[in-house]
Amino acid sequence: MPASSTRDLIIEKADALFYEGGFEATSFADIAAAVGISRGNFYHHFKTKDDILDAVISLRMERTRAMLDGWETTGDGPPTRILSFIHMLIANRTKIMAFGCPVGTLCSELAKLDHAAQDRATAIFSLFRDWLAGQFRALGAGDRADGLALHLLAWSQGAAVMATAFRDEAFIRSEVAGIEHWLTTLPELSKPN
Amino acid sequence: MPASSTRDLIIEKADALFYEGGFEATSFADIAAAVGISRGNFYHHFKTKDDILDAVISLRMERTRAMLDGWETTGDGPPTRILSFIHMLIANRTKIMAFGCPVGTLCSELAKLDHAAQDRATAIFSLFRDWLAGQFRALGAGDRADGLALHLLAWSQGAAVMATAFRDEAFIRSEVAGIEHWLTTLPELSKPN
DNA sequence: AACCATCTAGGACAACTGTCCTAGATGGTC
DNA sequence: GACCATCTAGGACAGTTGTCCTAGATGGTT
Repeated sequence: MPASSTRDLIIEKADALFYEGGFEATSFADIAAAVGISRGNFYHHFKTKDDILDAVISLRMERTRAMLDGWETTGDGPPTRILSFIHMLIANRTKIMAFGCPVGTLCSELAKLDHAAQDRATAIFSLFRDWLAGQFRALGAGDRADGLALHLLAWSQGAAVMATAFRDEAFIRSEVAGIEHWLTTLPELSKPN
Repeated sequence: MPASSTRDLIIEKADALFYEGGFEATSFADIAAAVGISRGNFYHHFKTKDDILDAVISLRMERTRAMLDGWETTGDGPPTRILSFIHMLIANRTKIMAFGCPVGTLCSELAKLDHAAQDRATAIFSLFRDWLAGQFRALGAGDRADGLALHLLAWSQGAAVMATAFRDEAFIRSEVAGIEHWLTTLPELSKPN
């Protein structure tokens, strides 16, 4: 194990706790207990709670980038890649119904807290936004690409919020089906795969 | 002024603070300071913080009901009524960009806190959901009415989340335009007004 | 004037918050 | 074996949290 394994573990556990319980509601003590270290030891790795948040956001960005890169390097074309994005809703449905979307809920919470890390959280959204726009552009959407990306992002966010509120798995599936149908109606996507 | 005016003022200020800062992050002291009373006096009106949340949710439900009733009793038909709902996004755009949708963000926060009032918060969504379904049903949507209502609700929630994250007013307007166009494509809504 | 429910301020309370310090354990390098 | 940076535990710190108590002010009813 590398020297920073404890540090990595803290970030890992904090990531989960921030997602499942919220940033504000998660205390230093909660994270320390989850990791199994003392609160004092904590301070050696992170000076402030905001430092942990920064590290968690960085981790999420890395992972998001890796996931998007992974979708990029398959043999599939843009339409299938876009479907990979959408199907996250189904793959993560249980957690989404319990805690919402990790990105959307974090952005909303930080907005209310008027937190300095707001923009860094939004940058995770930008990762998806730019990637999706790239896919639409590859399909010849031109200037409409970014708008389509933003719309698709919003659609999935709406599905996540409502699925959380109503704990409705069937709704997630029907929204995913709706998105899939919407994709086929786009002039850019009239050709298969 | 009625005897309960202090109590009402507490609920009023708590409503705003819960919206703008979140439930968890708003303290008794914050509310007391906003109202201009001592923390001790507070206890006379509400025993626990959850009691205040309950009262705030009740207030929001009353106001939502009143708003929906107001739209119902105009001379307009269901299509125009549905537009009234959608145009809330534009009317409240400044607050939405800063704090998100009051209903959606509360439901998301309470879900993470695993709070007992989750269902009561979701009930506000149900108010909109049932009302919208009623409008679609009046247009002859039949069994599809509830699904259309849920979809419209999700769409507006997605628009709110993204508008908050990116502080993008133009995006709100383009999503509203998208919704308006979507409405005209529904077979039930092919006739004007 | 006596009484009473209602309201108010101020502060007590233990528990917890994020932050920080100190003393010691650990393990690799000379 | 001596040394040193890295890591760890435990606890101190002041401030805040939600909750609760007490004593007094208020204002209407007998």
